[in-house]
Amino acid sequence: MSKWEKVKLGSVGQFKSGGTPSRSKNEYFEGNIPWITTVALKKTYIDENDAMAFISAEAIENSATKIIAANSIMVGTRVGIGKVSINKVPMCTSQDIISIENIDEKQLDKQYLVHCIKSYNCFFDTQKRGATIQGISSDVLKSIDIPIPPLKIQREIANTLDTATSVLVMRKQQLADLDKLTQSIFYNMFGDPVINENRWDTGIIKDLAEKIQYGTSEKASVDKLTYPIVRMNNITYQGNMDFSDMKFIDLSESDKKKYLVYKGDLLFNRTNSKELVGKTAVYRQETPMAFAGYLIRLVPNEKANSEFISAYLNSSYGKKLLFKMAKNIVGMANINAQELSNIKIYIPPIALQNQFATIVTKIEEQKALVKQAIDETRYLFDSLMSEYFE
DNA sequence: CCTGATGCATGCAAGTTTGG
DNA sequence: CCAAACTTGCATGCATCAGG
Repeated sequence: MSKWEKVKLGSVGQFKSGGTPSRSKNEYFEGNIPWITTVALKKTYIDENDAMAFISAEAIENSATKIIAANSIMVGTRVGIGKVSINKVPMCTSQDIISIENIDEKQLDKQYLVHCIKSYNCFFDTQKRGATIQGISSDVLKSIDIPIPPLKIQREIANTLDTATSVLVMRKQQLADLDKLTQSIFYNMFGDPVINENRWDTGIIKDLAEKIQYGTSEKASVDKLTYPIVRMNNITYQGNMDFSDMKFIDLSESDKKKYLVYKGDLLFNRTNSKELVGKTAVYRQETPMAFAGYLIRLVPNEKANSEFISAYLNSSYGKKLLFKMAKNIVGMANINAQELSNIKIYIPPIALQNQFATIVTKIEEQKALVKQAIDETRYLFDSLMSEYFE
């Protein structure tokens, strides 16, 4: 699309930076002017509902922040580099956002411009500077080229990319719905853990376990050694596993027995911040991996299926229970193996648990399909971006 | 071997200085 | 004088260690 005339972003409007009023003055944050940080820049259009705080006129007088007129382009330049939104109402921003006011709508469609700026994210990534917190300078932002096709074509491009984006959002929603489905099937099959209306036998987690053991405290390495090692960040709060960031470890013959986790085992995060202690997930991979010392591995006995225990601990009841149990020491919280073993649980017949596990497996298959669709949509989106802007 | 403590890295926000 | 750059300090999450 290089056939179109290009202008520098710096020339399309007036650039303004933001600021953060001092937090030590409470009265600065008792006003009615919306104020945002880059966290709010997560969708194309934002308004007062996305405000992180409401500040007073006095705060504007006494800090670097300033009012940005409605319908300006807001770009994240430090934390959250390259996030772009349009503000529907006048608002103020932190110093990590640069805003562009007074864009000529007869020349440039704003939604088009949002996508166009976003297409420079890889470039921004190469331009960021700073030791601990990286950011790009306003000069970098002003320097990027904006192709200017006729307005009609700009709108077409924006619409196509918006559609792709909304498909992506929809698919992500599907994924979230599938997660909820597991929980609601759990409730339907087994009933409320508090009431136990089905009068299942009750017991403690220990009754359902053949083995409960800690993982290795061996230092993990980024080099590709024999075994990938599951660490606490590989278990999500929702009760799934995420293997996108792995480290590796070697295991001696004797350690393999102790420190390998197999398909169908349950993993439990015993140490973390208070909110995250007790993250639980079923290990569903065919090939075994090692697991770290702040995780506990539970091998179910003939009375239980891990999928059932996991869904129990991941239910809102289970989450509350674990949160209450976690012992808070300086910064970190703990639930040790003993305490995990003694958690009360109802024990439905194993046949029913297995039936539940089968359904969970089906749902997981669906999730895998949706994830694949998400990857494909993302690929489509990226190729559209490069077609339009490169 | 089990467990809690501790140290380290990173993220985040605000204060302070610099330079056009 | 203002915006940008640099500096500092605190919070959180993560990883490892050492004593019982």
